[in-house]
Amino acid sequence: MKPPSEKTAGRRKSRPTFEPLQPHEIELADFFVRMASILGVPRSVAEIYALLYVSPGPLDFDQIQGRLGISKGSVSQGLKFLRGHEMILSVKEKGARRERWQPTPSLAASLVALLRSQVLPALEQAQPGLQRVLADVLQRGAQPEVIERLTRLNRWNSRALELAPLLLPPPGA
Amino acid sequence: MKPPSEKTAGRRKSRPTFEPLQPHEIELADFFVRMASILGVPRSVAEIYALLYVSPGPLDFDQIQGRLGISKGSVSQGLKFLRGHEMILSVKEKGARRERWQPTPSLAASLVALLRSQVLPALEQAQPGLQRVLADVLQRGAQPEVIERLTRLNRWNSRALELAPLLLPPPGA
DNA sequence: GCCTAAGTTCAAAAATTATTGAAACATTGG
DNA sequence: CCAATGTTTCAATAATTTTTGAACTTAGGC
Repeated sequence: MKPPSEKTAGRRKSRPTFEPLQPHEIELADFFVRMASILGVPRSVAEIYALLYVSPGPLDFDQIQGRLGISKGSVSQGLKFLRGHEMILSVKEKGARRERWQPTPSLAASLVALLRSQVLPALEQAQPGLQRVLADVLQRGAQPEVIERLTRLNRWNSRALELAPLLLPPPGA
Repeated sequence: MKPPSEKTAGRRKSRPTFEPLQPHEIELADFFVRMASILGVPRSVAEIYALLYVSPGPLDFDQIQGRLGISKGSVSQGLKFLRGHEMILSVKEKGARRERWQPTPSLAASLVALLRSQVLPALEQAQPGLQRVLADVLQRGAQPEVIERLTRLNRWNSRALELAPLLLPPPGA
């Protein structure tokens, strides 16, 4: 609302300066950072998301970099990550050069997608291995206890894989 | 079954040597390590759990250290972590000096406990902050869009906190 | 077709996190 | 109570992950 009273008049080209984060923005960013770190999502990515989340409208690359005070590289990679997980979408107005970003409507959907992308590949990759382990253990006549455990683990894994597709097409909010 | 043909006869006190992990054990460990890393649980901890999981009976400190080939410190910390999250329990036979460890019956329960312990504190800690952010944003007459987002976030947080206790007392298998 | 703004890449530096091992501490059988 | 065994602690080191920034690529406008 009130741009830092600074004459940009006359100098069309100087890159604008950006306000550092406001207290309430920092607070929200902290929350997202904390949650994200549980899933191993890096700080900078969470910060970008948080900033977009509290911002009244879509922000462009430079605004993000400026307000967060992080490097171009980080912004680029962060946006790539968020894009890849469909957590943000771009709103390039026609005739405009730069893209502007805002969070996807449903945070819930975003989270599910994120989880899926982390857990599913691991489950899939594990499937044959787990079966091999079970077979192996059966063959060497292990304790019933161990066989039981591994059987259950296999069942879980299969069931999780069956269930996964149900989470794939989340009805948009 | 066949201890590495090495005369321990005569020297009662030499610490026994331990077999390195077998292929099927490695496979299972890899699986657990992968899954654990999603939640930021360190490799050594996942390896310990995996080893206990495939072992026919409880293992003691030295067996764990020996077979995994990791340091005492790591074993101690790993066991502490697993104990703390009730993922393993000790089966010290009376009259025995050392504790022996085995996985808790329900892996599912263990996972829930683990998640809880990571997520809940974050949610709790965030509660007041989030409310403050919302109030803040309301006061400065933000876009309806933003208000909507933050309101939903608050609702989520509260609901999660309400639901949490239901996961707390899992009837001990 | 050039030129420039916009964005990406990636090797090196910084920051963070995990592991080690030696010393301190704890427990218990004698 | 002592000595020996078993476990924890924690500062130092190693490994891993994240961030940076300068060089490079891409896409528009003219």
